[in-house]
Amino acid sequence: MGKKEKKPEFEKYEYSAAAVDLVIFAIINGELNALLIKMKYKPFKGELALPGGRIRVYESVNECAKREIREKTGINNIYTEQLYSFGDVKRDPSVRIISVSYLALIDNADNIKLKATEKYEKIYWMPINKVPKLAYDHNEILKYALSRLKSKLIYTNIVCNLLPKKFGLSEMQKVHEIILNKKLDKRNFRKKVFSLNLIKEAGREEGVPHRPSKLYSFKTKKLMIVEMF
Amino acid sequence: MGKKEKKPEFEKYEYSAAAVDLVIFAIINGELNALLIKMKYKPFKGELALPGGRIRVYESVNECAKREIREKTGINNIYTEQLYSFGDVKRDPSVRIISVSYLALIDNADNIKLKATEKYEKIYWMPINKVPKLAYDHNEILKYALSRLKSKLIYTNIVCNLLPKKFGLSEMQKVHEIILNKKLDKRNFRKKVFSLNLIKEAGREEGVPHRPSKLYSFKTKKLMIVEMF
DNA sequence: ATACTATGTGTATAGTTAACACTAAGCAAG
DNA sequence: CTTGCTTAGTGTTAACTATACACATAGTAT
Repeated sequence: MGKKEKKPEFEKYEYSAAAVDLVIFAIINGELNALLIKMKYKPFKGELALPGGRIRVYESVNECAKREIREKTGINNIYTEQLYSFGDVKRDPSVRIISVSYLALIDNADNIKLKATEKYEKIYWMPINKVPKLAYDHNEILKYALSRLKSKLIYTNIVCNLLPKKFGLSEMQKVHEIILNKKLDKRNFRKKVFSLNLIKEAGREEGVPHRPSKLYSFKTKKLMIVEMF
Repeated sequence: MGKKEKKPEFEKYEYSAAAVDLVIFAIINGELNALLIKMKYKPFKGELALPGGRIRVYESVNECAKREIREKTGINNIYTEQLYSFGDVKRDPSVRIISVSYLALIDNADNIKLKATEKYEKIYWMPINKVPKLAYDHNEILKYALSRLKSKLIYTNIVCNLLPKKFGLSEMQKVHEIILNKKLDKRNFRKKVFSLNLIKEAGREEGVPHRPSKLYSFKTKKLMIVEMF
């Protein structure tokens, strides 16, 4: 990390004036949550913000996003998608930084140990409709991420990245309802999902005090353009 | 611009290690054209590339895109939209540069005087299906811009930025056909356009050797989400 | 007056979306 | 073992949207 592995002719770019900021979403207790950190130092000490960090000279922007996710969550291979680059001059009051924002999705937040890195005081999940004013322009980034997630939910199979390997159809429908923030018709939902031919049967639910649901899994998690709704 | 208005404590970021690259489209002679420059110096001397340039510390990323457009075309207020940030470590072989790419649309390419800045040998329009191998990762950026344009043509009123103030419906349909690269049905096209209620009548065509078309203009050029096709 | 060229217009069919209510399976409690 | 509780699972109809398709019209040029 940022030691001094090598400093070629562009030494002054050791840390380029660019960073990534991450909007990491997960469904927890029937709510959409975002991962937030509490800042320890300097201009926004004590305030909440999105996790993120400077881009290093020897890593691509995408690699940086993945490294940051790995450092905070220990996870290596989750869905990651670049969103937008925020570049106002004074978005960071101390230094001119351009931030490339990323959306990431986690399907099993319960099994993840969050690690506050040295720079942060704390790191935790927060339901998105309880998120307060954040540092920098991070509320704007979060809003952008949410709108991207909503639209991709409608025209792609991205929901597969928010569901466990095996899931019931009601569970899947609930994820849609949580994110789109509206009720969907059960029969129409099922008809649509089946017609898309994206999932296959994967056993039955067990140990629930009611009729157990059939379980399904996605044939592939590759992102595909499909009209969901 | 770019003189030396002020250099605060972050002087070493005078030029941050980020740049913008522009994909500027216009319809010319019934074809979709992109604006390209011929490089004069250094690593890609003589090759074609997208116009662009470094982001300065005292301008936002969006402002930089607009400044670059103004410098090349003299135009101030055209449709501009950020696309994606390209951040591979070696995308520029000489220095680590992160490029924020932009899409821009021009509706009257004929009235524009292109200005090669000092850094470029030449600047000119080229039909997009005649574009050769470009410098850097610029073919990838161009491809990305084209796919963005295509999808926005389908679900927004973005076409208004490629048409003159007054236009006939056949003219509008032709723009769609050029970009989507397929024939559309004339009657269905007109029905759809009228049902969206985006345009108003604006006189009649004159001096053509056939039945003159009614002219229309957009009620607003503000980007709107509308299912076009 | 005739030929030429691009404009402008309506209908019928297929496909898609949206609305809607009851039965089934398993567990728990009496 | 019967009853109650909870969530799963299932079809049909009506409204709307998308598609396919052909001929008359208005102006210019010869």
